[in-house]
Amino acid sequence: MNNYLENLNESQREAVVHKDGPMIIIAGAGSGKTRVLTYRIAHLMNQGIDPFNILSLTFTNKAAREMKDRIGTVVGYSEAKNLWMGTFHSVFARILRSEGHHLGFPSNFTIYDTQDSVRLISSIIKEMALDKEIYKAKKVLSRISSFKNSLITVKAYYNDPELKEADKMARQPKMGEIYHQYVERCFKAGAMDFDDLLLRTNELLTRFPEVLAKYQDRFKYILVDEYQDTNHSQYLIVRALADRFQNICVVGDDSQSIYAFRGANIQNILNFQKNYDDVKIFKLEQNYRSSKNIVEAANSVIEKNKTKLDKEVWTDNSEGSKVKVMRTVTEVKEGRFVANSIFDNKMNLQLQNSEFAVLYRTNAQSRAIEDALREKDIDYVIYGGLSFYQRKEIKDILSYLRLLINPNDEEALKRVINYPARGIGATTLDKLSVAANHYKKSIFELLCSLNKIDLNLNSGTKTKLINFVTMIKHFQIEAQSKNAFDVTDFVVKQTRIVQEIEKDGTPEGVSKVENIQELLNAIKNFTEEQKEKEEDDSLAFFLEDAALASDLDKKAKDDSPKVSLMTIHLAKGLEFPYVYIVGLEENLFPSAMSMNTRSELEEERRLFYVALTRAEKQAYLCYSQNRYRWGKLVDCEPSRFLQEIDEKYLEYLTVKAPEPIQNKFINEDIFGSVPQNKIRFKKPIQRTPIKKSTAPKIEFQPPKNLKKVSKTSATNSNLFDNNIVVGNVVNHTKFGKGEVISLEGSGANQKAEIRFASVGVKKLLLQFAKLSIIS
DNA sequence: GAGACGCATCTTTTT
DNA sequence: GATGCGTCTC
Repeated sequence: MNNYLENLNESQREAVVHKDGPMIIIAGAGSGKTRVLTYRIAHLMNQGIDPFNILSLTFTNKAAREMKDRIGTVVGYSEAKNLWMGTFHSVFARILRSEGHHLGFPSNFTIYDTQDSVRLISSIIKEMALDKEIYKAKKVLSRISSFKNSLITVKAYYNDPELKEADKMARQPKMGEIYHQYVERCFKAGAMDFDDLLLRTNELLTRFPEVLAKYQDRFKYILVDEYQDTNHSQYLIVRALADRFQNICVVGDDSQSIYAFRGANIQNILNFQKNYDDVKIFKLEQNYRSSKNIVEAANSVIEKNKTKLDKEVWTDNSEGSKVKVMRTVTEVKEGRFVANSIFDNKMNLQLQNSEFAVLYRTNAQSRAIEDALREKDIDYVIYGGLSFYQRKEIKDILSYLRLLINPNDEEALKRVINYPARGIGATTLDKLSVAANHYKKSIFELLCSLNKIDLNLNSGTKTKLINFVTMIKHFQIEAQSKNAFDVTDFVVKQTRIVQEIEKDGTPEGVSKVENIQELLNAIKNFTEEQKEKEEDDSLAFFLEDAALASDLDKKAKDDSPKVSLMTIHLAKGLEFPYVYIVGLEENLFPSAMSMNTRSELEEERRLFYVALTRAEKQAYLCYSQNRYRWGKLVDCEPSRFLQEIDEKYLEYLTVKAPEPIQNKFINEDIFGSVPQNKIRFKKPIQRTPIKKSTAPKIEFQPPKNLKKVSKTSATNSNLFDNNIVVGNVVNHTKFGKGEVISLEGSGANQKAEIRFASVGVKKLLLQFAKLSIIS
């Protein structure tokens, strides 16, 4: 048990035994990072460090649980139990429960999920009588989220003329006011959104030095996993907590940074060495996971990125077979290829379903795969998508539970005050909202004093409201003597939600009732497990767990092995012997939304790197020539990432794609000297569907068809032939008119700096910018 | 105030 | 192709 150091290679061992001071472990894909982290923590404990003084931040709760278990096998479970381990969100939610009162938050605060936040913002926009077409709730939320992740409070926003100007330019001058309202309403409801859990922690640590000191003293050793995906807010928390002892160990891989869209800042890992004096650097470069072919194929792709730390991933593993590339005509056939291939591999190699994973860029792609797997009777499990706790029937019940824990939770109240229907409609709710704002009370508080305040309600409505309040209060009383499961069971029965759903007798209704049953089972499991571990089994704690549970945390209903289906984002940190990456097409992967800047494209490339490095024995890359998107059939081109992999690691299962052949044809016979890379990704973003009959794809296209092709890309084909010069006035489909102020690069990489009247100066990659030259 | 129906938007990724 | 929102009628 204590010979764990022998299971490590030299660089791993060094990283495990190095004790004090700031250190960074740069861990290539499959290099045994989790093992190092686990042993490092176990080693600290063996050296006499109290687990209570160790804080370990992971990317998912599942990772934390697994690591805790593994540490338990080395140092004993009763010791490992005392480690502070979890995601940033769950660890600091817990700390905020006990310290939140400093900030005016109750310990039973609600955690708003994205849906709650969007609904609240929608109602604020409505109340402020703003145009919801200009102020789209989701966009507003993501802007507010980025403020919070950068620690821009409402006050800071108002003090920053540049931010205000930017929003004015974007025709959203009321952004600050919405932000202000949103923060205030969350506060009044005793609620924090995901970003608040970090922002408020920062506030707590900054405004209350005695609290900071307490946690600095407690967390003598801090470890942060997946450091490349931390945002600024998280960075500041870690920096503050580690300031006293400076025993900070961060682990990550810049090549696997894939969460910029939610504020992750790759600079955190790139700059770590500058943040502390005397940083020890450890590099884990030997890959134990994948075959040589896979490791080297992945390396050949990630090489194309400019922004990265110096490291070289290599492996001693056998060469393995080449990465297989498959082209199909439709997504249905893509799905069938995957299903058949899994089936064949299972039969020929005697494998289990659990040894396969299908990875995709967007959740919407899962359907075609599911259909094909079902056809073949292959068991599968989907992770992500609409998670269990976001389903309407589940959220409705959780809202009752939330409300009895925290009656000020407005979003929960609005959800259930009239569900199941009890005659309290929009008009009444509006009156209540207005009055609540006026009296600076929550709706529930108002309802409790209905007899004292005249709200101009008729007596029937008043009775209904009083009945509702009585019911919730009844639930609260029950909750005092019952455990989480019994309370929920009681609430479900009393509200008659199941009967309500069964009323219309649809098959969807049946599955909803099953989901509710599953929720009850989950709560039962939770209470029993918590009891076993002698941990908090209250309803409040279950709700927190539910709010912060990631989809990977879900438990399989039965333990029969299943093929895993998930987005690449969710697959980070996982590994499978056989991996199918599907939908490798331009505009899908890389996503059409991420093609405007080099950094976006580099993130897509890292995503592809993550996908490829999940595979141990065999990777399959699939793409289709047609695909339904937005319910319409769209023509697709193979992803550039396919061409970025060094050919020698690939094996084509079909005749190679028509596009490169077509390009070659153009090169040699029409444009003579034009280098190939210039015309490779010629087509503009293809949003309009091509009628099936107009563009049959043939391996060799006669010259007359070429005209047709160039017609479809007429808007920017001229730019591609280098017609654009500095000084041109151009028109962009989104930004409008602008003037070209500089050009750089050539061919596929040619970029132009353009000053737009609407949005100012932008740098655009010409091959993707939807531009036309005006003069 | 309830329920039915039609329309628009959506999809890039998630704690 | 689905979901959610708004509008219409009862």
